[in-house]
Amino acid sequence: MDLASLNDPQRHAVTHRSGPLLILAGAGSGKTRVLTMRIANLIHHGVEAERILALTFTNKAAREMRTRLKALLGRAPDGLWVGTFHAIATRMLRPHADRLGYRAGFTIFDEDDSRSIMKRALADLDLDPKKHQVAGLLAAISRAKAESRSPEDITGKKASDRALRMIYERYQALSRESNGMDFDDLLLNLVQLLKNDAEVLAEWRGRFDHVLVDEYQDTNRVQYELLRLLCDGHRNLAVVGDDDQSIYAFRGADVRNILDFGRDYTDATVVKLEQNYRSTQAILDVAHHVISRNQERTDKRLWTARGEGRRPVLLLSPDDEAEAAFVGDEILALEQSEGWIHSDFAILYRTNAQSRAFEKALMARRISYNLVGGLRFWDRREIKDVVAYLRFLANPSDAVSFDRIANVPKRRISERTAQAAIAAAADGGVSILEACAAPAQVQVRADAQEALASFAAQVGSLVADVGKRRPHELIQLVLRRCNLSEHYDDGSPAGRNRLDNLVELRELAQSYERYSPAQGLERFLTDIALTAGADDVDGKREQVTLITLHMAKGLEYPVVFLTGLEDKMLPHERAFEEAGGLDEERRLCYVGITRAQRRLYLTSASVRTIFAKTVALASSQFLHDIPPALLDMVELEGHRSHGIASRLRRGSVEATA
DNA sequence: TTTCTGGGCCTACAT
DNA sequence: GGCCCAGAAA
Repeated sequence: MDLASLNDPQRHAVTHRSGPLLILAGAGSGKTRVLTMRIANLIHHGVEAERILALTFTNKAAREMRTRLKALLGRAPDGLWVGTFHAIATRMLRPHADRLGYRAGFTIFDEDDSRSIMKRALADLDLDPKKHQVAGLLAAISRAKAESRSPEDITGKKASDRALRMIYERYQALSRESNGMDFDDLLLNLVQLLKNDAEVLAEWRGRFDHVLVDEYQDTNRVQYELLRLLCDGHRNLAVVGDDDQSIYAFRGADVRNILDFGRDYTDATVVKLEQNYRSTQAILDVAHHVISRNQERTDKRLWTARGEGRRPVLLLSPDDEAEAAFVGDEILALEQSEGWIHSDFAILYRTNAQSRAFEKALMARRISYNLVGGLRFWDRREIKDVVAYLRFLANPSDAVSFDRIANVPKRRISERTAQAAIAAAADGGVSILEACAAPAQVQVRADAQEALASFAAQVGSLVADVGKRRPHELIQLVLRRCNLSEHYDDGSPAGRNRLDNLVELRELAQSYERYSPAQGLERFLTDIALTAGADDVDGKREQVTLITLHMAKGLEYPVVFLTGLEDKMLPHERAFEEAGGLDEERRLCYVGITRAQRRLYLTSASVRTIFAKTVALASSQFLHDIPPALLDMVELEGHRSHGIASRLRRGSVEATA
């Protein structure tokens, strides 16, 4: 291993032997390299691979770590535990599901599933399921779980707190009844198991000698507790992160975890990685002026040996359409004059809705693009249907999946009948499949009972195949037995497309089996459930990337357009209401800027179409923090200055009234 | 039971 | 500007 290729702080982080270690890794400072070399170094010094645990937030990061380790070690790092928090937690939980009141083969619910459970919980409690309520309640429960709080920990006396507690309880009861856990449950249940079960705690605490965590600034309370539970024996915890890139507070991430690491572990070694290997100095200077306005941050400043580079461009345009047109034209111009290609460019924005204008502009110019984070493959209706079949086969108590497939294809099973079957199963203490097979107990008309029985006959016959067949064969069986191909193919191009997707699903299962041959249906379903949108972002050939700021974290592009720099867009309107909201938006802006390698464009519009209505916007307050001398300004005709342009022309950044 | 349509309402970011 | 839902119609 080539330790000489590292700079001093990097080498320090890699060779640190034992005890708590905090690596403050600025954007583009080579943290993945440090992390993987650190693991390789441990192995070199005799630590067994299977006694090392590395935790990430995305499968992509885990995969990359594995690949790089393989290159470093000259062989696959067999036995090493690398994975996302959720995947590792699932792996630790599965063998002990019974101790938590779940059965092996429990389903992992996605957000859609959670919504449908919430609706059922509200119906049970005779509450009005107004849509915003559902989303709000789910967010509140998710937040509670991220903070490691059970229903009984919601102790507020306000009516809203009492309601939340009741709904949270009901939601959990229904999930358990379906033998399923949502994303938050995976972590919370594991932590509670470790806290309450000395035997299991001893098992896992003795399992690893070294634990490493990537993106530590994104950890929440439960993840923090999990790390303490696992590491309090040996204290060999190495975390890598950047407080300046903490942008997931909305899902419970707590920057305090990284800011207070030194307080939690008073003997911690702290290493700062400040040399940047990605961007030009001109870009880093802009980034610095934006982020340094935040009060609560560790003190660091990125520098590069790459040279000054071109001054970033600030575009002031009249509206979102002109903004997008400028970006499209600029891409063509740069390709023409400087030889860049499509895949060198990324267009970054705060909200997914902003992608539309860019899609139009790029399409008009025949520039092909890759829209990241649109409708995922796994979110397509036909895919979710077939996956629901598989889930129901693996877990015939799964009410969410049953509800989804009961009448797909049409079996004359109404929503009311389906709910009655679910209720009968719960009352009788049997699985839903069993309830359908013996429908006399289900409180519906005779013809509906018959429909349930024939559903049970059709689906039940497949259950026997679960242990014997591989996932792709099961998919094929489901498609054939239930005539799903006919059901989806209505002769339209859209129908054709759905069939293609189903074929793709089967092929995907096949290649999965080739990749991990020993794994059965259960593991296949787990991996599907824990696959995130960010996992399949890759530089698609010859396409411009359209991506949100959140999804762009960790990525880099030669030319970056950071768009929608207006107050209420970035920073987002909602951020003004929450404590710390503006700091978080500023970090988001910082993340965007630091994605750029060679060229950076900051763009804003004075008028934007939101919800089909035209709204006037002031330029982003973040722009006011950048000294004008650092930027080249382009002001399009029709731009109505709300302050920034004239200030820039005067060369003053003081006035922010 | 299934399909169609109009109106309400939102939408931040996402493992 | 699109999604979801309620209510009507077949």
